[in-house]
Amino acid sequence: MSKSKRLLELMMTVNRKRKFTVKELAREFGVSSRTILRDLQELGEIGVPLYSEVGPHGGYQVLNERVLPPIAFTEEEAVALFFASHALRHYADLPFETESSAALSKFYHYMPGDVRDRIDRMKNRVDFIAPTRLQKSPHLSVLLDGAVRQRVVRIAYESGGSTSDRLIQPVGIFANSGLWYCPAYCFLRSGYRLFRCDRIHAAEFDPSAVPLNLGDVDLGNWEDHRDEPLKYVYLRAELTREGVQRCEAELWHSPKAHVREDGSGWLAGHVPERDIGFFAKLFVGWGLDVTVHEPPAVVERMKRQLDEIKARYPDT
Amino acid sequence: MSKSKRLLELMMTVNRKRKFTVKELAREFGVSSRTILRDLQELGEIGVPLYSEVGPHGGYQVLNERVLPPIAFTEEEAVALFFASHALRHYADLPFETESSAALSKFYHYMPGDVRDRIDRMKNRVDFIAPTRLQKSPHLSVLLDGAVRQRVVRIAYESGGSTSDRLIQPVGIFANSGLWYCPAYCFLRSGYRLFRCDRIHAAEFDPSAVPLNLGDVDLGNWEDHRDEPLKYVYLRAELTREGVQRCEAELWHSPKAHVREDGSGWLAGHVPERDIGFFAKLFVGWGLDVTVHEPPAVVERMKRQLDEIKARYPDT
DNA sequence: TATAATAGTGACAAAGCTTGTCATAATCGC
DNA sequence: GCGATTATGACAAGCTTTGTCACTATTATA
Repeated sequence: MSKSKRLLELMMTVNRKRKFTVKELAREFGVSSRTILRDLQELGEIGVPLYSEVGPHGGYQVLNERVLPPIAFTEEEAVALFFASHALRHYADLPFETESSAALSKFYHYMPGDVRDRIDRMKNRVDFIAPTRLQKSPHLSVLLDGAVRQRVVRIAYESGGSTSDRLIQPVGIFANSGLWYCPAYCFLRSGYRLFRCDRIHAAEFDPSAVPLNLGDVDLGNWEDHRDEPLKYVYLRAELTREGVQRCEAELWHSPKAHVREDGSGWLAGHVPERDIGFFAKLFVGWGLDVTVHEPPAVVERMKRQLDEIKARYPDT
Repeated sequence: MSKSKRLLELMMTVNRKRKFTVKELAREFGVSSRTILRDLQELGEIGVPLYSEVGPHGGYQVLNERVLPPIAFTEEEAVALFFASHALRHYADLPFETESSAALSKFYHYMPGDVRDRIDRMKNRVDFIAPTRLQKSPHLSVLLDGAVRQRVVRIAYESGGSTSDRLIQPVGIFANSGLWYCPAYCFLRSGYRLFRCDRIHAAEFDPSAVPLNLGDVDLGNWEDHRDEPLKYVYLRAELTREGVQRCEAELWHSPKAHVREDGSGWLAGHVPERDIGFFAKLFVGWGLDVTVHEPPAVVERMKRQLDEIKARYPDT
């Protein structure tokens, strides 16, 4: 094997193993230790952040700042990737320690000139917008870390005007229209709850608490684990075309809209009784784009709410 | 310079120039043409898609499927980039021809084992959600291309139930909560308008139309170019804490909310008179989280709308 | 049609680089 | 102290790389 190729493979190998000894690599590549030593020095000169320690249990390490091997991207892929990470700049907080802008500028900088030109021309013409929020969510990394390592986190959570201490075991975190949410098992309520991260004012691991075994609960299925002995009511509503689209945008789970040929549609399905307040408020906002048929409780609430709003604006 | 380093630099150089001759590179690197030929052959074996043509004006080319040079990403950066492109999967349509999943799997595949493990563990625990829409927006590439190259596009646009033919010159495209929008100069209305891409049922370049010179209008500033001789009215409203947050999410431009210490706030600013319908509908949806003081026209509309909704649900 | 520009191949020797071996040092944990 | 480990230097054998030259082939263009 030529030296050039050996260096490339060496690069990948040291990135794969994080820790290794010279002898080990020498055996693996079928060359002498001296050669590997020389190669490693060269890799270091090229930019791979190697670190070594002598003595037993010593050896080489690749530092946290690691170099990924050359990845072949087509131009299209590179552009797509660029704009994907470009979209991240709308987020005030991210669960990653790094600033994504670093990766972005690297990506941009190393691209051949004409791809860069293409990106420049597109930069102000494509965007993925997320509402920029003022709310800060500074505890994302703790929550994510807690979810990944299944730890119990003690949070100070603000709800209904007051702040309470809770122990939670996070399932994960997700961003939706600019806000971060954290579904978690709440030890206070003995059940899964959805927390808004901007209302979490403190978060830290609680080393004394014993985590539950919830390894297979994740963002994709946590809602199935809400073991709620809930009462459900049947919801039925007629939707205009606009109404159908609002369904898609604003109702993430719960009943999906049925669509007719002409774009209009209807909602039908069971919803938790405790959510009727939510639905009433929501449907009032949709105005004439929805007509609620069932349940009467939602209709009642809507009427009451309409009256309350009307009371705000007395006739002159 | 050692051969290994020369090969690396050669890789970057041929990616930068798209077209080049052997002689050219030989001069640049200070080696003989024969050496460059040998090097290029080796690059080809490694995987760089080179293509050559003999004769005058011939030379080497790197094919469209291009290999980007080795980029040094830190682990954190790689992870952030992964999740950024992971988020793209929520979009039914993208303006790029490529499937972003290709780039994603490459990225994933080439990462060292432990980073891959880390990603695996995080995969179901972090997400950037955008509402998945049923609406298809199949003409994104044409619109984007039209924006980049400043061409006039003929579209069939559906609005208010009917479909009309229009000539537009796109400014760009952007995605917001799952829907694609296209601000453009509309030749029919002689002014800038915002189009929803899922309502554009056909789009193609109009070669006969003469584009305007709008090169410096882009997504960042097109709203300033709406040269509307509009009447403005003064809007003033009180917001609860919830109301402030809805402002941030739903009012992208127009007056920004002012926030008090306790989280509540108020809206104050001039808004186009023709938007009072929009605001009335919006504020009705916000219910008790907003109290509109001015203008009377908005309040009037809200009242009327409340009555209309109430009429839907007659007292039994 | 001739010419110049271009890629591509083979051969060869000189120069240069790479490699293994050996010797030696230094550090560290046990 | 011993063994494992990195680290460095020297050196010669062997291998690789490089430049040169000679040649072929293709193609646009003058």
